[in-house]
Amino acid sequence: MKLETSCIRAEADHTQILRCKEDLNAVSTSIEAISKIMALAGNEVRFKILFLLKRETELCPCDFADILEMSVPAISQHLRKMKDVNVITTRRDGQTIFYRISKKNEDFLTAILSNITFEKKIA
Amino acid sequence: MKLETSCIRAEADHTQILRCKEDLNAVSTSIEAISKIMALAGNEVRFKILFLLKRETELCPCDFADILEMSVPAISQHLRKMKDVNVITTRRDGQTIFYRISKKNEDFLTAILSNITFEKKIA
DNA sequence: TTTATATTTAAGCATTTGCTTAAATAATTA
DNA sequence: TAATTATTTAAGCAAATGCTTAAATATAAA
Repeated sequence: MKLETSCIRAEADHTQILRCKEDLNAVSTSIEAISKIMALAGNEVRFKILFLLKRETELCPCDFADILEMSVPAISQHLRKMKDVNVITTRRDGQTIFYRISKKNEDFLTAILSNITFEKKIA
Repeated sequence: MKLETSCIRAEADHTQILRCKEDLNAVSTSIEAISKIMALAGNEVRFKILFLLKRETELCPCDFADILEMSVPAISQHLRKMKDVNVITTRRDGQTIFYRISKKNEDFLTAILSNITFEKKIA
């Protein structure tokens, strides 16, 4: 079994390359899942939604629209993406649908959100 | 000063909406910075690169190309994006350029990468 | 100084993303 | 029941993303 290589440098460590490939293989499912959550949180609007949900526990689409000054459909589509992968869950109360962070991802998201720092007020 | 509202429901808590807007305002710089890093890590290829850098300390573009079985230019462009915002740094050794996770973001990325779990080997 | 190697850069292009507007659902109220 | 309100869905479109190929840079070796 020959190893396909891109560079021919003498220092290339073929053992290391193979080990890395094996390592990646052993975590592929986990990497895929986490990077999917990261991609969702990597959008600033969605990150703000998660930040707000963490602070307020639950909010509805039109709350987000008011707070973020965006259209309701735009918000709804962001919420849908996060709901589709169970990052957030819903609860209906009459016509209002409340969103909250799902238990499943709470710890992971809390760890990330805890890196948010408040700015000092200037004058 | 009148508050622009999307929904007219009686339960809408205008105090909460205003507080949320103020809260967001107080963390806007931080949110912007973190969600930018998240967006970078949200790409599966880049997330794998970060995972590999964490394990191997430093690697060069052609290592990544071999490990991830991708073209060198494709890898190079991913590395550039992360270098542009100082998520990773470089060191030259002859013709080879070694990349590593920057000190500045090491803790944050380690926290995220620590959520990666290894899969059980089946049979 | 020519040649080879490692990397980056740039142009081109298909795919994805995130909004807008308009229409469809669903629950409440008159 | 009809009208109102909250939300979702869908179509359309501009902008961003991530690859490919080809060319440009930079260092090292012949």
